[in-house]
Amino acid sequence: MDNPYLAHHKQKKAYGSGATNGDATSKEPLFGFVPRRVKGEQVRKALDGDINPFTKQPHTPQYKKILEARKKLPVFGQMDEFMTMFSNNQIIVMVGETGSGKTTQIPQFVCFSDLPHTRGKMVACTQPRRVAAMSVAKRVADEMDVQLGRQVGYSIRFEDMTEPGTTFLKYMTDGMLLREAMNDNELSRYSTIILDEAHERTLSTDILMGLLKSLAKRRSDLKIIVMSATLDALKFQKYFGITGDGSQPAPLFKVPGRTHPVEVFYTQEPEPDYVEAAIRTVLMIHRAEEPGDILLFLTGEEEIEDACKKIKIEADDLMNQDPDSVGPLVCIPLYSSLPPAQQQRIFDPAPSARSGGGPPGRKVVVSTNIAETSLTIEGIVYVVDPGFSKQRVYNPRIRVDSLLVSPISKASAQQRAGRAGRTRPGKCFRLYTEKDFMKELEEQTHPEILRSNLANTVLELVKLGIKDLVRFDYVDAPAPETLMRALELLNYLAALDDEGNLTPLGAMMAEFPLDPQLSKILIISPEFKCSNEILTITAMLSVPNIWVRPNNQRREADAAKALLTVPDGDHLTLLNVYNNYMQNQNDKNWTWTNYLSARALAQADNVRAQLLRNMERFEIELMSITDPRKLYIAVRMALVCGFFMQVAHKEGEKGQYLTVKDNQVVGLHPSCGLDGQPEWVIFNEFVLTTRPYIRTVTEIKPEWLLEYAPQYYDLSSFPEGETKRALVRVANKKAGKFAGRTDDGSERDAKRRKKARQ
DNA sequence: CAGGGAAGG
Repeated sequence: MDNPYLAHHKQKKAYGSGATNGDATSKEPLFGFVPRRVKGEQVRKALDGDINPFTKQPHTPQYKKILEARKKLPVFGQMDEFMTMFSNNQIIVMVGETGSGKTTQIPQFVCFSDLPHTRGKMVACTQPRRVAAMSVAKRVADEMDVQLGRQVGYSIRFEDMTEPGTTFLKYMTDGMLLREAMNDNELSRYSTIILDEAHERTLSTDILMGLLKSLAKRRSDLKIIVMSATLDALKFQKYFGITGDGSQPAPLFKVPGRTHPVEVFYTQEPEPDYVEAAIRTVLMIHRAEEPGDILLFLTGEEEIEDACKKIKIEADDLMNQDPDSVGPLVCIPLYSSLPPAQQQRIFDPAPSARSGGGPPGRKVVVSTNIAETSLTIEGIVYVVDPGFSKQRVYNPRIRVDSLLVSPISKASAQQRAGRAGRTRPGKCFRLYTEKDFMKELEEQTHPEILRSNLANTVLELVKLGIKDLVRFDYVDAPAPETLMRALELLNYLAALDDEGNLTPLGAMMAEFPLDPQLSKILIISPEFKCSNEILTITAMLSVPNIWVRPNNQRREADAAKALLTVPDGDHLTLLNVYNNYMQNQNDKNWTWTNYLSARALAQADNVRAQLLRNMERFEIELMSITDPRKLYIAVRMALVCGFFMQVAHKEGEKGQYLTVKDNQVVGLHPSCGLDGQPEWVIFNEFVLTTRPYIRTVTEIKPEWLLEYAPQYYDLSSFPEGETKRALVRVANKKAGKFAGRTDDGSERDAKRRKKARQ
């Protein structure tokens, strides 16, 4: 017997075997179930019974109705195969295409086999997105005929919809499971963990795969199911195989999907202007194809709004020229920063025909990648795919994150095409040649772990007890330089000591749902007596852009922003906006009249409350200073304690800045509200758009750098240049003030450093 | 002088 879990349980009594009543199955539907040796036949019998096996209550009438629908799902027909494979293996890779029912059914099958409720354990199923975790949990609670939040629940940031001791099937975001792992490295609450949508390769899922692979060796009682799309299955099978070299891959459980066929068309020649080609294709479909809605993928907000306008104009022209054969068309933009009410418009029905017998109307949704995985629009029959999306790229050498319009992968193109076949057979128009599809497109989109700044992830890994980050068994290992950059930052922030061990400060930082620079300033902020303000600023920096700037009201929006701007720095402006927002909470129009995003501000308030709870847990005092001038200085000093590596120094008079040490030439972002061009600034972000910019910028004093980050600003090892000369002048001036003293202040610095690390 | 793909804690 390979699996010690099975060996262990072989002797175990079957569930309910102590019952004396021979007719036990009617009252005890799980009678005779041996954990993890349960057969499909037993499950089907229990499902068809009148008593809910998990609550012992009689089934409600709608239960049977839902059950009949479940029986038609492809995965249901393979229950026996699944139950056997689950019994015989610790790790399974599963592929199930759209419509197979894997996300709702597999976790239920596992519950029948694991019987987690009898063993004080849970079955977890992770999702990359919150909405998915919530909606699937609701669906499964209905299917199992239980109340959501009791036997079946979900756990996402800001909402734990579970009942300890009762919940045994928990849907959750991958990020939440990772958080749990930080405090319980063995994930001992779970008997089985299912990673769903693993092919999306989110940062959290990737880290979880590494953790679970090694955890499986320590916890022979833990079972793991990795669910993915077909293309990635072999990679995961090899990764989770017993030998590691792929010679004994993990077993594969495969279920066909249930979608309609999609016919794919390519262009004969490459299209030089994909936006123009996309508009042309949409109009061609509108003119010549059968009724049915269109989904067009573009890369960003501006491109989408622009395309919508052009399509609308041209479609109206077509209709006016030829009202007998061309119907009305509505064009609906879709991207994440749209207010929810506007996002809802994608579900509106297509416009009706203009006249009784006239041609029917058509709906065109012009969307970013959000419609590729996160949002599903029913009724789409035509997909137009120009083959591009914006993708995050991280350059560890210069520590810059940027968004680049890049060709999508084959997997992504396939996913896009599939969006046309959800309700009936569809067509996908790819605006590139078949040859380019075959030869130029990558198989898979590069996983996030290869494209991101890993500062936060590395801190999490260290907190998870991973000692050797370079040799951690990643599915795809990040560039060593990216890891080094992250370790370096964490060491300078005093989250890790020189040996790479977690410091008490680092352990606390890891508990905050923030980037390390932000958790650092939040934790040390009481030293500057301004933790109340730093709390607000960290929350504001954790949410999407709060500024609304409609194309036709730019001047008005800029004027409104100017009224809220604090000239000392954008961080203080954020603080000011939040405070004003809170003071005007009774005025429902306040955000609107001030060109601010009500959604982002509400989010900031929510994040702030969560961070405050964390602060209370660690007894970090909430403090403030009444004198606004002193307060602003204190806030800027505290900011330096986290952002001393994100400093730029003005060079010359042309408004050019050089980033410290990396010597990148950058400009202040046009959104920056600073009064003039101060010599020294910290910045929150370095963005590469038309030019390199620094965004969310605050003026600082160079003395603060020497004082609060002496390790980083050790002038003896500082790269030569104008920045260093300026710092030396500051250091000399500072030393001059203490003329007559024998020491150079280093002892004082050491004390302060020690204090800052606490 | 000019601008944020999607997602997570």
